[in-house]
Amino acid sequence: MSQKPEDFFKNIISHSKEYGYIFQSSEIYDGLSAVYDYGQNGAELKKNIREYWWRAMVQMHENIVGIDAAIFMHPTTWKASGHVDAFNDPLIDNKDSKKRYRADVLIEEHVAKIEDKIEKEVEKAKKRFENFDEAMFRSTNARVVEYQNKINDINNRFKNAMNDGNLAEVKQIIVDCEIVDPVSGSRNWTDVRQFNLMFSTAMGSVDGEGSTIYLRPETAQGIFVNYLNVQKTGRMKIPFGIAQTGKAFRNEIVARQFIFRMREFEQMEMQFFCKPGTEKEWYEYWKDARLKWHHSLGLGKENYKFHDHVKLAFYANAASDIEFQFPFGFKELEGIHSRTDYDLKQHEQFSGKKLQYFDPEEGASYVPYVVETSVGLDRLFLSILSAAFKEEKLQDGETRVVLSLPPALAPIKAAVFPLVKKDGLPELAEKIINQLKFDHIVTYDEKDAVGRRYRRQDAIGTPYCITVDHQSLEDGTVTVRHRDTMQQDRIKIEALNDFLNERVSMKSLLKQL
RNA sequence: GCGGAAGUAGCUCAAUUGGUAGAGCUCCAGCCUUCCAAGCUGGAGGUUGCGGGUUCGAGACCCGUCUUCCGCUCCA
Repeated sequence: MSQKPEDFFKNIISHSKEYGYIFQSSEIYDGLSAVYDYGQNGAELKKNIREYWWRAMVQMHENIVGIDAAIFMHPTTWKASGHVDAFNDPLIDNKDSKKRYRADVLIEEHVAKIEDKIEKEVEKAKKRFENFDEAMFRSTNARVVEYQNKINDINNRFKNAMNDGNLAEVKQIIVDCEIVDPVSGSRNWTDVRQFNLMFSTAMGSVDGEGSTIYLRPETAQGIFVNYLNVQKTGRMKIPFGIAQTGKAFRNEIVARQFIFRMREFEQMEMQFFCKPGTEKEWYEYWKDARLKWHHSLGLGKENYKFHDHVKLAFYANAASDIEFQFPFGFKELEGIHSRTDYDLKQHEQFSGKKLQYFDPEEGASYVPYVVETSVGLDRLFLSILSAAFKEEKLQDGETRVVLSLPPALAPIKAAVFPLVKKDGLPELAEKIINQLKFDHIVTYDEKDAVGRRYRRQDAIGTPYCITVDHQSLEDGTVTVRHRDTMQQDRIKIEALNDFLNERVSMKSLLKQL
């Protein structure tokens, strides 16, 4: 990576488009911001990544099962999870400083300032009088009462404005309070706008009250609401896990950096239910297991690191991210969170259903604690693509662009070429295709010089190219050319399936875990 | 969302001060047959992102809009 990181990233983006990995959504209509489509090769790579994750989690763990919960969920789900209230912020910009603020925070800070003034009055009075009756002072002192009235007035107005969804009134409060931007010191504000994290739509053919449905902003809640169904029907014993992959939707304020932050994205999550008090052990176990999984891809251990959260979300008692060195720096790839019993307790409360587990060893019931692993499939895709993308300078001065994808994840496992388009070589190549296609996705190419065809496959990331030449007709062998080394082996045609199976299967990856 | 920059063929880019939209590569058909891309012949492909405006005339100037990039801002 001798060039500037931005250029490197740009090259990856244009390479992705040129070779059928990623297209911008609705491109012929000028595109849709922060939404991307996966092309013929991207869909394969993505599917393979998903499959490797699924096998590592579900197939390799007897106590983990997978589900596929719907994207639509009962609206109360999102009240219980906290998404409805916690991600509904009124935002305002200062036109001079270009800074954005949460309008409610600005007003709260203003109120806090007035409260400080009251406290100062109280402190002063305390020093002045011997037998100081603080409660009396607060309720009678003219200045304090005036301040307090102001606070009550502001709070009432704000409460009403938010309840009515009256954003103009929220702005008016900021104007009336003469709140200034702490950076620019100006009162030059934009209108207040509502920020909603969740996309909403209407269920049923008739619009109206109560029919608002959200597109899920995370897959986790589909697991939590099904936890008891799975536990009972699968006769699962704690500790056990439920895995799920699927689309999630978030209205990000700023969605950028290609597929790193999209409005529609795919998560791969596993919620691990364990006995209260054991959650830290499992948290450490999963941190370790997940890092190992990433390392097994062979993209360089130095590209991964943990970032432990210091400031924890209200529901968590431990949290860490696995970060990857993207072309634009170390960024979050996967989160491992110890979520306590927060989610299940919330759903108990909102649904009125008991979500407890009877532990025969304890002889008692409890709400399990949860350790979550949550990885972004699209981010994982980008991490693999950016680590695999290489612009090589060869010894003879030529350059080549190669995607050194892990063979098990590569969209196309092998390409078959006739060295020349005559003498029966194409026919033999077709026969080989027909022999291999039952095991793997393979492709055929007879156009242009063979070296050129090798380069084309390098750019797609195909790990093996099989070339049929005149010797093949005589002794039934072909050359197999390796993508990364460009070395060739001569192999019997009958041995090709075994050769490929051994090298492109996920088994070798799974064995490293 | 704010500020800055950009948008011309699938890709990379041209097009004097406003005066007929071009090239290379790619792609397709054919020729050639050579194990590490760019031989030969022919061909396809553009309402210059979109919509208005100024002008005799706009790829170029003005306004709006969409998208992308960079920097802010936000992110359980």
